[in-house]
Amino acid sequence: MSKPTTYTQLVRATSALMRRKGYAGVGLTEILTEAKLPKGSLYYHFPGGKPELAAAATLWAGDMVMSVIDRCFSSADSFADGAAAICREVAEHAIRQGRVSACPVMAILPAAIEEPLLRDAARHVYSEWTSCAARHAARFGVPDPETVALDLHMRLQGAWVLAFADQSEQPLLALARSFRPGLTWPDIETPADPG
Amino acid sequence: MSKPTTYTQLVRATSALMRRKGYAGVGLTEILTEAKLPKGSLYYHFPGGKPELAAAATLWAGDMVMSVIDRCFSSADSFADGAAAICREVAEHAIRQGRVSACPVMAILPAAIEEPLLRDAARHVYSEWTSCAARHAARFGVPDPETVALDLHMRLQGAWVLAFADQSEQPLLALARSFRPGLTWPDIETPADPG
DNA sequence: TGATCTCTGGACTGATCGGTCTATACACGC
DNA sequence: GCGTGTATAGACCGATCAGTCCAGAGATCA
Repeated sequence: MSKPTTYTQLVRATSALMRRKGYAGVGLTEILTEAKLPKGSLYYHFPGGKPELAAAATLWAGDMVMSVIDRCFSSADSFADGAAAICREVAEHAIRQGRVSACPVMAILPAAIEEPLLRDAARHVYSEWTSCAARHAARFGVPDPETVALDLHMRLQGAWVLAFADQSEQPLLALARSFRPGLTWPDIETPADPG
Repeated sequence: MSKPTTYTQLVRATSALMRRKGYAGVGLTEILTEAKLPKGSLYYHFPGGKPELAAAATLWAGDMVMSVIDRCFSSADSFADGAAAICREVAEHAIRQGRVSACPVMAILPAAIEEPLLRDAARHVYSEWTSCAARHAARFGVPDPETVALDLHMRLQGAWVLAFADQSEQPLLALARSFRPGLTWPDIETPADPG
């Protein structure tokens, strides 16, 4: 394990803190204390200040989650299997950390409404997650893969919010259980449209 | 329409602002400007300061949503029908407002982790929503009403987050469409347990 | 050895934060 | 009138905020 660069250190500390306290709930001083770095380093690597730093942290953490999604689906036997694995991985990560941190995108959402840099980062990460899930859904032969991927995204997001609120991994595990293998969301599979 | 009391005015302004910018993203000055009230009034009605005010706002807004849930289910023909109506109501409210505000509980979640008053408010509101949905699920004869209610809560929460992120009511309407009448979540209805 | 560039270290600033305090406006009973 | 309780009004406070600035450490050239 080589010593992480200043840039990486800043991004990691920012992501970790903001996922606990939100964008506005974390001060730069707190981030710099956590990262054991002075203010000069921050504004050297992120001339755009807090918004730029938060955007980088969101993209970085979003990528981590994305790789979890991809890996879970890649080693799954079915789409439902992969979906359940994702929920369990998020839950297990929370258990390892000893706390449930928020979804990295959700953590910066209120600030993202007004800050273009953050808004773009949030949209980019969300669309990557959904399109990755849709790609795997198509690979598994799931009908209407985009709709199913979006539904998975909604459920995971909701379970993550409830888990964060309760500081318990149970909602995530409950969601994982609801994706029983072999099932492919019969309630979304579009039947002959009555319209 | 009688003139709202100072207390109500404060709670309303706080809820509206925090649902847009989050707990830490809103200053007391901003709330007081919006409510056209001086600081003295705030600390007279809420000696506990910002946390107490935010908790009151969360409970107040949570009650509004709760009444929407109850009303939608009460006038629905099936549980799926009621669930879809809830999603549409939230979406329509956003359209009327011209913006998508966050779920009132989600807006204060990061602060709720550290502030007992807010944590209690968040848990109370969430458990009321879920138990209300479960009550109606049982009334409609849905099997395993608690699980189904929790699943609805997760989906709604997730759709709300995505709608907030995109500032578009589409995710909520897409969720509403997925609750087609007559369907009762066949993927959650517990079959003969294999264990 | 000295010039140059990258990056760190941290003092400093004005603005804003949540919160406290006192003065007073107003309605009521006497 | 006077006293009292309720609520408004806003000046004021120390702490903290994001952001600026520059001195200088350290590596890499000549």
